[in-house]
Amino acid sequence: MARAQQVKIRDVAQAAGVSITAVSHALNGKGTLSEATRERIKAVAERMGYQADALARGLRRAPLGAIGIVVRSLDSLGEYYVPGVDVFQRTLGVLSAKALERGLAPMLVPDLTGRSIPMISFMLDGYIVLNPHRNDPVVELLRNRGIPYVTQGADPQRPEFQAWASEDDAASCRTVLEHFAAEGARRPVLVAGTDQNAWNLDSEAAYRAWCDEHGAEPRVYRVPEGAGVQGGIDAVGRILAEGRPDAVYALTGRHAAGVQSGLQSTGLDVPADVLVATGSDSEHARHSRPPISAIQFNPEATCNDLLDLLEQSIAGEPAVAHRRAATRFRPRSSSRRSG
Amino acid sequence: MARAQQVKIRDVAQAAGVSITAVSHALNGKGTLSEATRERIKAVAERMGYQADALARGLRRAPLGAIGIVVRSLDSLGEYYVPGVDVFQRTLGVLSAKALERGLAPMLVPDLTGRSIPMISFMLDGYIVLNPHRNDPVVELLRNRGIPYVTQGADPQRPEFQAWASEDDAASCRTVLEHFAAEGARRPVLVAGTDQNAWNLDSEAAYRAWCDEHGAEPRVYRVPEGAGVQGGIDAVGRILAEGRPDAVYALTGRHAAGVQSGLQSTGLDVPADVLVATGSDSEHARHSRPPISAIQFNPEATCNDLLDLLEQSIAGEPAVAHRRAATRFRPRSSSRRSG
DNA sequence: CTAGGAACATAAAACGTTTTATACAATGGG
DNA sequence: CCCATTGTATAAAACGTTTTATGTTCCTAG
Repeated sequence: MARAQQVKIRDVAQAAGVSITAVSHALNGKGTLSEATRERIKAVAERMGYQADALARGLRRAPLGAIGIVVRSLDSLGEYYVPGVDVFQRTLGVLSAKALERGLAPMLVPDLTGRSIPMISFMLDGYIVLNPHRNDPVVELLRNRGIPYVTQGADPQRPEFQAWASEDDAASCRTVLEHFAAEGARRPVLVAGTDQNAWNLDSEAAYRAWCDEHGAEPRVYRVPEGAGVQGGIDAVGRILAEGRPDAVYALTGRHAAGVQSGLQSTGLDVPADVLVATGSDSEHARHSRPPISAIQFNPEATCNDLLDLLEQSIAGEPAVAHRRAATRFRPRSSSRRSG
Repeated sequence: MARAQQVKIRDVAQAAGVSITAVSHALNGKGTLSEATRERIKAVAERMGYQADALARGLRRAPLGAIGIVVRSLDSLGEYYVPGVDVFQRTLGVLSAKALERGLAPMLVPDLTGRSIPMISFMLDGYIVLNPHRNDPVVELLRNRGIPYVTQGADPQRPEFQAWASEDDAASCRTVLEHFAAEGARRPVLVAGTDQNAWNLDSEAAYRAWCDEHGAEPRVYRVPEGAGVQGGIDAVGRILAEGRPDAVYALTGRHAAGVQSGLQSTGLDVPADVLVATGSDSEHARHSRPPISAIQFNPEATCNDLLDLLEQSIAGEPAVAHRRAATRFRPRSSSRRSG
C-alpha cells in the first residue's frame, strides 16, 4: 500500500546544496543556471536515481506520455473480448505497438460517458477513438473537455473536423463490386452492420452509388455486429425471400462466414450460384469452405496516420486534412468462377 | 493545447455556498457533514458536471484506476507487433478486456528499464508482468519502487514471491508426451524458445523429468522466439543430424509449423514418420497441413487469476499462494496415427 | 449558569512539482 | 561613484485536491 519512499526533488536539492528551483531548472533545461551548476545537479540527480513524480508534474499540465484508446465498436458490443473478431489482433495490436514505438503508452479506456471510468482517463495527453458512431457522445465529451483527439473515420455530422484517418472503405467496396461484375454478377447485395460508424455508412453509400451507376437495384441488409456468424446465417432467409442475388458482400468476416454457410445449407453453391466476399479479412474468412474473398485492411498505414494526426493535435497544430489508407483485395475461391 | 477550463472543486464550493472541504467530504463520503448538506452538495456537483482532477487527487496517493501491463516477450523481441503470434489476440486481449470489466484501465508499457518511458508509468496502481525472465530487471525495478505487481509464471530465483499465476505448463507438457507415447512414440524431442521465462523453463523441466521416468534420452533444441517459422525449419537440420526422433514437441506455434514443414521437405511424413505437436495453439497450428495438435491456453482463467492477485496486492493483502490454470490439449492430425 | 460534548463546518497544511517574480553579486559604461 | 546590465540563484506562488487540525454552535447534564 504505502509506496516505497522515493527520492524527491527536495532531497536532490539538499544533496546538491542548491534550491529546489535550481534542480527543476537544471533537469528541464530551463532557467538561467550556469552550465557548471547544471551539470553538477544533473550528476547528483542521476546518482540518486531521481525521477520526477509524473502526477505532481502533470498538475502543472505537463504531458504524461500516455494516450487513451477507446474502441467504440467494443463499447457498443458490451464486451471487450470477442474471439474471432480481428479488431484486437489487427488494429488494436498495431496501434498499441506503433504508439509504444513513439514513446506513447497506449491505455485502453471504456466508454467515457459511462458510470465508473478510471480517474486517470481525463488526464491523458490525447485520444484515439476507433469506430466512432455518428454524433458519438464520447467524441462530444472529448471535444467539450478540450482533450486532443483523432477518430477513425469521419463523422458525417461534423464535416469541419478533419483530424481523422481510415481505410478507404468506399474504394474497397467498389473494388469488390467491380470484381463481382467481372465474374458476371449483376445483382449484388450488401450485408452491413447496424452500428452507425463510418465503415458501415461509407460502404453503404459506395454500394448505392455503384448500383445507381450500373442500373442495379440496391438491396441492403443490416445485421447487428454482435450477432456474429449466426446473424449471417439468419440473414440468408431474409435475402432469399426477396429474390436470389448473384453475389453477397458482407462487411464483417463473421457475417460473411454465416451468409456463406447459410447459402450452402439451402443447397446453393458458392461460388457457382452466388459469389461471396467480405470487407474484413479474418481467420473465419480465410478458412471457410471455400475460403472467402476479403478486403485486407492496412492497419499499419492507418495507425501511423492516426498517430501522426494525434501528435500534431497534441502539439497544438490543428489538423487541416484527413488521411485515407489504401486497402488490398484478396480474391479467393468464394468469388471466382474462372479457374 | 490549453485544456478547456473545467469546473473545479472551488467552483462547486462557491456555487453551493460551502467550503472546499465540505465538497470534498461530501463527494468522498468522509468528514462529519450533515446528510442534508451532503446531498445538496452532491446535487450541485452533479449539475455542474464536476469531476475531480485525477492528478491532483493522485498527488495525495489515491489510486488512479489504471494498471500497467508489460509484455516482456515483446520487449525482448524488440518489436511490439508480430503478425501470427497469438499473444496479442489471446492473453493481451483477454487481459485488457477483463481489466476493463473490473474498472481498471490497462496501459501497455514498454520495458521500464529503458530510456524514454512515459512519465505516468510509475504512478499506476499496479503492474502485470507477462512472460518475465528469470531475474527480470523490470520486476526488480517494480519491487524496489514498492509498486504492487504480479507476474505470469514464477521466478525460480525468487521462490518466496507468490503473487503469480500461469497456465500449468508442466502438466501441458506431460499431456503431450503421454499422448505421443500412446501413439507409439518413444523418442520425443523438445523444441523450446531461448527466453528464460517460466514457460520455457517449466516445460523443459517437465520434459526432462518425463524422459527420466521413461528411460528416454532428453534432446532439447533451442530456437530464438524471434526466428519464427524459419527458425523451426532450420532446427530440423540440427535435429535430424543427431538422429531421427519419432515425435517433436515445439512450444511455439510458429516453430512447430516450421518444424513440420522442414520435416516434410526432407521427405518425412507427418504423422506417419514423426508426430508433431505444439504448446501454443494458433492460426499457424490450426491450418498447417496436416493441422498441428496443440495445447490450448486458458487465458480467461489465467487473466482472472492475475487480476485477482493484483487487486489483492494493491489492497495491501500480500498474496500467499500462486494459481495455476488448467490447459486443454487439442489433438489433431499431426500426431494421430489411428483413424 | 456553566462545563462538556455532540454535531457540523471550515481554515490551513500537505502532496511534489513548475513557473514567476525577485534578489544578489559582479561587471561595465558614463 | 552611480546606474544599468548581466549572470546566477532562489523564495514564493501556483496547480487541484485530500487530510488534519481547529472552530463554531447548540444541546444537555450538573
